[in-house]
Amino acid sequence: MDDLFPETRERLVLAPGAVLLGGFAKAEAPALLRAVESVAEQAPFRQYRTGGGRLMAAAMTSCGSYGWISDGHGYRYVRTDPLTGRLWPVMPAVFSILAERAARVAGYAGFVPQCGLINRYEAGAGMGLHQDRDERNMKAPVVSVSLGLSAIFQWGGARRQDARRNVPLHHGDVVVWGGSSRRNFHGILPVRSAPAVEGLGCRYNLTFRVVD
DNA sequence: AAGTATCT
DNA sequence: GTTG
Repeated sequence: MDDLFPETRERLVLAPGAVLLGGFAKAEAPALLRAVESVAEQAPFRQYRTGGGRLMAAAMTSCGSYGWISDGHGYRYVRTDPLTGRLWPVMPAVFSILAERAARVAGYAGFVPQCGLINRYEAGAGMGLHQDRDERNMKAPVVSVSLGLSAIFQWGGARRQDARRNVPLHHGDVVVWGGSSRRNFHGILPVRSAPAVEGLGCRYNLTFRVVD
């Protein structure tokens, strides 16, 4: 429960292989948001169900050569959007360039994301503690970009019962995790409603992954 | 009690 | 093995 203050957030190592880059994407934020809109026009936000059949609180869409979905076959990556029947929108260059830069700064050179998953959290929405393990490729890191409303990121360990650290994520923050922390548990506490940030009344989280 | 699937 |  150690909250971190802005002045300590420049570059914070969360675990071996995991780092928070405070404000890393702030300059590109307006362009990233325009790209989010463009993706959403081609592949609308929708809510999937959890393994237990409950509606997930966050609305999602994807871009790139793979998109993440949840359906009767489980959580998986597919090449076409089940909602439109078309390929996922091309990943905007501003996404892939930022993701590559962030990964490189975090120690993962040569990161070429195959999936850009966009999660939209309205006030009250969160995501329970989980591992990212639907990717066949576990060598590449996960790159996560926060935009809009702030949220508390729960950063855990390799086991569900491991201690968690509450890390506030703000507009423009980037978290990269890979190596021995690639499968660490993590989640997002319900987003608290707050005044819009740079005109945004919700939180977007962009996560970039190599799938295979 | 609940819509998964699965890995070295 | 997990979630509410």
